Amino acid sequence: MPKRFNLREEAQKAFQNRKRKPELKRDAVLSTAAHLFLKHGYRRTSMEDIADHLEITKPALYHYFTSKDDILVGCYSQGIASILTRLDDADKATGSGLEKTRAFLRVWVETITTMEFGQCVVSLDDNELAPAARSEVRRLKRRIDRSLRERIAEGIADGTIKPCDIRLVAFAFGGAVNSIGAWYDPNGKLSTSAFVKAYTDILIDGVSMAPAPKPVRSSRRGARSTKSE
Amino acid sequence: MPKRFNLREEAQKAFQNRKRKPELKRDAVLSTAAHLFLKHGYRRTSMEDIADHLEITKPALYHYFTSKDDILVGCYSQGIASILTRLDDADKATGSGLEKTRAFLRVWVETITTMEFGQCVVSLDDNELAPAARSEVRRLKRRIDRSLRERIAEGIADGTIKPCDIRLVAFAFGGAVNSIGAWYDPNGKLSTSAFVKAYTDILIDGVSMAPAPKPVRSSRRGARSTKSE
Amino acid sequence: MPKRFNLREEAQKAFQNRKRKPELKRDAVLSTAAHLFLKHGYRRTSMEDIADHLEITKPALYHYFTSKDDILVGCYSQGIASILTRLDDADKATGSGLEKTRAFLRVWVETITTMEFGQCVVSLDDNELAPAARSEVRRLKRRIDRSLRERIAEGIADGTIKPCDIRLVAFAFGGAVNSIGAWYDPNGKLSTSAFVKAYTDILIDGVSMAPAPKPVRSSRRGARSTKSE
Amino acid sequence: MPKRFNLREEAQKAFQNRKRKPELKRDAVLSTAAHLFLKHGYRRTSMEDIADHLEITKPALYHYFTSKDDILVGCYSQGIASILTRLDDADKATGSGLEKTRAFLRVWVETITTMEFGQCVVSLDDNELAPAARSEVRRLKRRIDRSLRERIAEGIADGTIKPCDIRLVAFAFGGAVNSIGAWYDPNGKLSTSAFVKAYTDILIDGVSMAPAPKPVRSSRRGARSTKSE
DNA sequence: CATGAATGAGGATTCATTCAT
DNA sequence: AATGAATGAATCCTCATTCAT
Repeated sequence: MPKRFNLREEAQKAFQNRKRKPELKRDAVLSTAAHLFLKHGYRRTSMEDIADHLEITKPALYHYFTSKDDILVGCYSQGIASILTRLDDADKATGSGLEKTRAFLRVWVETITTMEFGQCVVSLDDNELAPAARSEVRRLKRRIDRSLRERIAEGIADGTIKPCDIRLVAFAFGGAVNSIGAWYDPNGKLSTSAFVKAYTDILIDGVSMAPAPKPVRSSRRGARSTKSE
Repeated sequence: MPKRFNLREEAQKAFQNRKRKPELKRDAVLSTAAHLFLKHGYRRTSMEDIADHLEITKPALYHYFTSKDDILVGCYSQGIASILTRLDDADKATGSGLEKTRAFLRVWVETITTMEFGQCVVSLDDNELAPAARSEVRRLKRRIDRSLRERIAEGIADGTIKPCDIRLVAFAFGGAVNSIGAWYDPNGKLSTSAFVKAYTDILIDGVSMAPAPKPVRSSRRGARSTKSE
Repeated sequence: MPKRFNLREEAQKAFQNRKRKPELKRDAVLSTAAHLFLKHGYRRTSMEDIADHLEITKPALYHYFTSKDDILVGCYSQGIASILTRLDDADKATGSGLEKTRAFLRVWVETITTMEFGQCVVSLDDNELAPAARSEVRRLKRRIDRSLRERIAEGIADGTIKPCDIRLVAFAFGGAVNSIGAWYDPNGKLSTSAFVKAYTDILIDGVSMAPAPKPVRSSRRGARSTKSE
Repeated sequence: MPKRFNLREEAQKAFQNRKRKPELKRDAVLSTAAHLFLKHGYRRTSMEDIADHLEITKPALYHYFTSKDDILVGCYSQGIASILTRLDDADKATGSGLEKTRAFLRVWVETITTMEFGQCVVSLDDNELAPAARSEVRRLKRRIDRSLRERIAEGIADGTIKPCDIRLVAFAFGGAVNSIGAWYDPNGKLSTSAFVKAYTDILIDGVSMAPAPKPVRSSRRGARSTKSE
């Protein structure tokens, strides 16, 4: 098991001593749930599964969360918060829009390959959630997307990124990044850092050997051409 | 509702006459199911939902499919068959490995933006399936992936594609393409064909204005660095 | 497969020629059903199973029988008729009550080991049937039981059978005979006729080497001591 | 209703208090189920029937048993355990093989006429069970059969039982005993103990007044002549 | 007659959630 | 605070039986 999972190993311990802070137990529930949700899917993970893994009882979960949806929202929040925090750090490195975008992707990919909460954000289907919870999650998600688009726009403005449909690019990057959870094995031969770089560069630079014949000239107002979400 | 969905409107008609080509009814079930699966997810779509949409009763579905899994497998098969068929056509256009890869992506993106069955292949989680059905589906899916990798390899060999970790590229492309279903709106301003071209070119050529500073130099034996599946 | 089953093989043929007599088809249904009922139980045999084995369609069965219950009653009737017929023959052999009883058992055991319909009578649970059908079947069954009891009574009267509770003896014999279907293998080493004799003698003569120390002295009015059925 | 069933009347009480020995409730489920299984058959008894009789809801049953099969296996186990326990006691009475066999039958008959669980063992069709549960049950059943055969063999060896095909005798006895559940009425005129003695003696000593003309001389290797199970 | 299609009435099982203690 | 017990609402699937053609 990769070491990024040992949060979960600690999770059980949090419940073994009743004196521990409730905050810790909340986290324990969250990281256990995140792990199971990723492994088996939200629907197929029952409250009982989560409770069993923590060696507590089902109703105990309801002390910390009001519902299963609430737990999922918790996972999303944690993941998005992590990404956003790291992103702030990355931004201090001033540079061209292209370099900022590259840095953004790197942080994003890194978070996902490193943290289960990060993966939750990209792998879990928020359609599972009740409407209220769903829009809360989407609001959070949009912050990442907006952040990415701003950097791309900056790159286009300063001439380091080709003129292109920002939304399409953001979606393409998002899709490629989000898929990582489905196949990436942190114990593979490629080191995490090498993987992060390679994957980022593929997206930013493409695979074509020659410079692209012509710059992409799609409508600049592509925004309307895709769903609002 | 987008016009590409009006197949489904026809679906109900297929059941209005008791005597009617069973093949037609089977297809009607399949396209209705595909639509609902995509909209609400496989688990959250009940057999009753499907039956209600077709204005038939639940057990009637079991005339055409042995189980819910069987219906999902049917959707996958249809989608994969479509993609593979179109891919064959695209291949006749001989060209460099790069151009073949580009053509491949175009066909792939096009299928997904055009057919709900195509979207099923990329959006539906085959983890929902029983083991037997799951491996059947994975076998089919692998054919697409293999096909893509062969073209990339060809491009690397003929020097039109940068030396790179083929698996990573295939995954990045796959992820970006698969995500389309989640946000693409066929009624958006951008025409389908414009979208297909733009999206494909982003992936192939990247967004960086300058030629990449250095070619991607990841380990050439990257295969082991990612999960086998 | 034992040869006593080849009636069933013929069953399918009966339906291959539409010109054949409907009576033959009825029989074909009956013997196929008997076979399946014995093999899997009445409840677990579906009308579809029967139809499939005969290579006809389900509704066709309803041409010959009004319901599944009706088929089961048919099986019972055939079996009971066979037993009763053979019993009449056996009775012509005049003899003591003991010998008549022994002959009766022999015929009974023989019928059961030889005919699937015979086995139906003893192995199938008439509780499965709707009330009307059930009492019809029970009426038929009682005729066998009555026949056996008469012979035992005759033996007691003529001093060849110990004074005993006739009902208990009849039930003991019935139980032992009825169980045959559950374990007897017509292809076993013991020939059918040897088996019939051995089994009958065990019941009639017991297994004790010495003559029983004292005659059985149960209440002579034991009849009332057991359920009426 | 016969008084041997009033365990069941107590069954409902077991569920009247939320806090109560779970063992008690498990037993309540089991005895209620046993009763219904015997009365209507396994298949025709629904989980809802059982729940209704206990005045609880269907899913509550799943607290105590994982499945309907599990309940049936529970009934079998209880019955077989009872028989085996009583058998051990009976065996302490040393004696000839014949007397041991007689004692065995007495205990067996007694258990069946006294306990519904005993009847389950003999009356319920284990073909209803899933393969795993079925072989578990059969393993248990075989222990009783083996026990009986050992005693018969002992009797043959010490000359108190006629040389005979042990398997046939065991089957005949088993069949006769198993049938008891189908017709015995514990409230009949005959007392249980009188019934037990009378029934046992019929089987052991036969009904023939005269000593049997010739000892049964079936093939001594009759084992092969019947199915293995 | 025969048949493919359709259905109504269950039945086992799962699970998020809430009580009673 | 924590738990064992209980529940209601689904959900998939089966099957005897009946139509429409």
